[in-house]
Amino acid sequence: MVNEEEVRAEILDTARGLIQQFGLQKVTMQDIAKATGKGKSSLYYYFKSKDEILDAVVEEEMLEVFIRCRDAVDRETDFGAKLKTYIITKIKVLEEKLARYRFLIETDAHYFDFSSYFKKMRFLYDDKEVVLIKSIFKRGIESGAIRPTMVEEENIQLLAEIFLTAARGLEMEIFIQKEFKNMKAKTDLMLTVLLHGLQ
Amino acid sequence: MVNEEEVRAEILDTARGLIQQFGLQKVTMQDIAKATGKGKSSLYYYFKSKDEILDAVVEEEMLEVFIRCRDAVDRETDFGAKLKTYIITKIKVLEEKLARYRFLIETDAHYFDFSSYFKKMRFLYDDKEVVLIKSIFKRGIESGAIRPTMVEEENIQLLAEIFLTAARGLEMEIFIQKEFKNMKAKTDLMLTVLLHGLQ
DNA sequence: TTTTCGACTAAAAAACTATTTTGGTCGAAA
DNA sequence: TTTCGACCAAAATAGTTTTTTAGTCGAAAA
Repeated sequence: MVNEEEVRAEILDTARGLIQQFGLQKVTMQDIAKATGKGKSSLYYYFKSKDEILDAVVEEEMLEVFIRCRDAVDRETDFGAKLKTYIITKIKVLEEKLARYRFLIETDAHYFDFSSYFKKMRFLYDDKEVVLIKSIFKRGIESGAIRPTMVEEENIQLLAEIFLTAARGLEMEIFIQKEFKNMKAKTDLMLTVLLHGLQ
Repeated sequence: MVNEEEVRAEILDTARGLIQQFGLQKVTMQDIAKATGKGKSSLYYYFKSKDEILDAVVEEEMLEVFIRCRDAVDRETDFGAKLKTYIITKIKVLEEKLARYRFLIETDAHYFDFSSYFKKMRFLYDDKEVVLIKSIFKRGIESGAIRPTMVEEENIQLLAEIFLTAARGLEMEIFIQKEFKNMKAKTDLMLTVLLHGLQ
């Protein structure tokens, strides 16, 4: 009981390292056990299945993306700067992750099973993201960056969703092609239009 | 030479039907030959490989999406209405296609190979789309719907790309989840903000 | 000349079997 | 409370044979 959480974290860290090296489906419970210096059965004391470990690792990665975006946004004070920082930071962090996993995403494409895995993971933090963006917009209204008449209370939810939808369009382009060159200019103009449109 | 194009079109139509029934990878040249009432070898008189047939079928589908969007846009006169119609029509047509191919996208997910196939096909008509949207924006400037100072000539390209990026964010949401309910409201608000932002 | 097709081949897919690996359980031990 | 070896059914893998498939070619229709 002293360090159950620590052991869990250690197992997840080990699993994450192995996954980055060999790929999601290539890592076995034996591998993880050996790498943690434990017996295979011991892993089942902390996790009730292999999938639970794998999902936890992916979830940790998604959480880190969210946390880093939230922290970056918190560091900004200006309304527009917050929105811009959110997009830029998310793209930057996603690119980091992508670089680390790229080879196995390409090779394990079959196993990775986009349509189902993407759906599950991509929207894991969807709600949290909406809440974060909504809070930014609310502050924007208070600070006068948005004309209150432009957006009623009920529309803030929709507005936040739209912002995220457009941002995901950008992220997707990063994901399938990789030209980061236009991204900066696109992001700037997108925000310019948005901010002006809310005035 | 009399009807080479007709025969090609007939083969492609037959292939498309078979693909919709059985899936991309399940259709053989024999199947296509039998369904067209020709010998298998004859197909190679019109197409130099199976891939050429498959690619042509997919390209035809993509072309139809583009054509129907373009025609729908042409039918509108108002600047904002053109943009809205573009998004709505594209989503509607994509949903039609999706319904027709959904079962085989789900079952053949492995073969379908998103990352590569999507990349190739998704952006086949990217340039044409940009040209179309640019022409709408240019007319918008002429008609006064857009303040000319807001968008310089060189920025129209970027603006069109941004519009398409955001629109693809919407399309993607349709693709992975299927709630069409919010889509209408989202599209409306997105266009409201955009149009107001360009004034 | 233009178009069709049967016969053919090399390569790939499928089917089948035997073998090994893997995820997961359980009871005992530390 | 935590660890682990022994164990099992299911799944993955490897290896082999058989079948199917994409594509070629030359001859024969049209």
